[in-house]
Amino acid sequence: MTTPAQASETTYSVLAAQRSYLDRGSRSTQIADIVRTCILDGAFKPGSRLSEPEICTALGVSRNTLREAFKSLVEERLVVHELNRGVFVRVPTPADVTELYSCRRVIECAAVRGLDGNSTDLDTLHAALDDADTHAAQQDWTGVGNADIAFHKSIAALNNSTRLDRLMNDVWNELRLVFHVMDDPHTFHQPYLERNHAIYDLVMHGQHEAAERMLSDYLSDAEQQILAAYSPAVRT
Amino acid sequence: MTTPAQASETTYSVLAAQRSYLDRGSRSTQIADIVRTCILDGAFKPGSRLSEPEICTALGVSRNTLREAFKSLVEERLVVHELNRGVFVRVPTPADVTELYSCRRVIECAAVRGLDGNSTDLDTLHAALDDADTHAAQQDWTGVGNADIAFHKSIAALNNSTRLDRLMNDVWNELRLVFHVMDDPHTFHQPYLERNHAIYDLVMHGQHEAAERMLSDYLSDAEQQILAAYSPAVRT
DNA sequence: GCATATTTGTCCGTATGTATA
DNA sequence: CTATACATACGGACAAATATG
Repeated sequence: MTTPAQASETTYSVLAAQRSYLDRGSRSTQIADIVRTCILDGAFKPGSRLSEPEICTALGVSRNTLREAFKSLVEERLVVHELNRGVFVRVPTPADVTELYSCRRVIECAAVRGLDGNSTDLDTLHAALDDADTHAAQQDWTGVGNADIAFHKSIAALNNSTRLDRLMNDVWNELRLVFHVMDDPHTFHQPYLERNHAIYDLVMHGQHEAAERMLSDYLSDAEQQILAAYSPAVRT
Repeated sequence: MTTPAQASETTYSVLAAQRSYLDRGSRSTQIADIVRTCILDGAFKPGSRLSEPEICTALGVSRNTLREAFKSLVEERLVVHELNRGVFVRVPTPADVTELYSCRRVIECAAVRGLDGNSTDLDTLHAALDDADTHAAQQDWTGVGNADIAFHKSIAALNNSTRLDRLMNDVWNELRLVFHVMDDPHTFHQPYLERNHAIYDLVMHGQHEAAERMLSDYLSDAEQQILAAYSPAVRT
C-alpha cells in the first residue's frame, strides 16, 4: 500500500503542466482548480503537506493568492488547515467513509423515492450506463469507475437541488481521496455495474420502492467492501 | 418592507461592537465570524455591497485577511462574489426558497424514517420544544423562532452525519436571509409550534411513517407561506 | 533543553485592470 | 470620454510559531 509521504521538491513539477489553464476566472479560483485536480488525481497524496513557498514558485503566484485558493479547498474538505503548521491533504478515516455513505444513502434514496410518473430526466442515467458498458468492454476500469460515479451523481441530481448536487460532488471528491488510500481501487466499481442496470430497470418500470431497496443494499455492500479494504495511514 | 440598500458609511459602526471577539482562532476566521453574524442579524441587508476598504478600517485588518474571510462566506452562499465588482450580501430568489425546502424535505424526512427503536437522541428534540413553549408564553417570537430552528436542526442531526449537519446549517443561514427580506417574519414560526409537538409525539410512539407524512406536509405549508409573503428585491 | 532555521500569519505599499459616475 | 473609485494581484516586511540540529 502507498503510505502518505511528505511531498518532495520534485513533486511540484506536476503543477507546471497545469499552468496552461491560467486564462479564465479569478486567479485564486484558477489556482484552487489546479491544486484540486492534483489532489484528486493522486499527484498530491493524502497526508502530505502542501508547502506554500514551493507551490507559489511552481505556479508563479503570490502567497496571498495561494492562501485564498486554500480557503476553498478547506471548505471542500479536501485539505485540512492546522494553525501555524500549514495545510495537509486530508486522510479520510473509516468514520468518514461511514458518513460519506450515509450521505449517499440519504440523498440517492430520496431521489428514487421522489420520482413521479414523468420520467424525462432519466436519459442521463441511461447514457452513463452505456458509457460504463463501453469502457468495461475495453477493460478500462478507471473509465468504468468514472461512469459509475456519473450514474450515481445523476441519480442524486433527480432531487433537482443544486445544493444537494454540490454536497454530492464534495462527497465524491472525498471518496476519490479514499480510493487513493486503498490498495487496489482499479476494479472496485466493476462488479456493481449490473446492479446499476437492475436499479435503472426498476426505476424505468416505476417500481420505486424496489429500486430504493436495491440501491440501499448496493450502498451498504460498497461501504462494507471499502471499509474492509481500507487501511488508513495513521496521522492523528 | 425593507428594500435592500447600499450599506452606508455609518452602517459599519456595528462592526466595532464585535471587535471584542478578536481573541480566538485565526484572524481570517474571526473576521468571517464577525461579518457572518452581522449578515445573519440583518445589520448587513441582502443586496448591499460589502466594501473592502471600509470594513478593513472598521475592523482594523488588512485587505488580504478580509479577502480570505470573504472566501468562506462565498462558500456558505451568504454572499456572492462578482468579479472585479466586489462581494454582495446574497438576495435569495423564490427558486432558492423552493430548493432550500427541497433540502429540508430530503434530509429531515430521511432522519425520521431512518429511526429504529432505540430513541436515545430524542432528548434534544424535547428540550427544543420546551424552549419554544417557554418563549411562546413570554410572547418572545424571535425566541420561538430560534427554538423552532433548533428543533428541526435536531431532527436533521438524527442522520448522524456532520456533512448533512453542515449543509443544514448553511440552509438555515440562507433561510435567515430570506426572513430578512420578508415583510414580517417575527411571528412566522409560532403557528407551527403545535405541529412540532404532534410530530414529536408520533416519533416517540414509533409511528415513523405518519411522522414523516406530517413533517412533509409541514414543510410544504411553510414553503408556500414563505413564497406567498416573499417579495424579493430585484437585483439581477 | 536550547539555539537556530524554516514556515506560517499578518500587514503594508503599489501597480494594473475594471466598472461606474 | 474622461475621471474616479475600487477590486485584483504582486512583492516585501516583520512577528510568532514550529521544526530541526
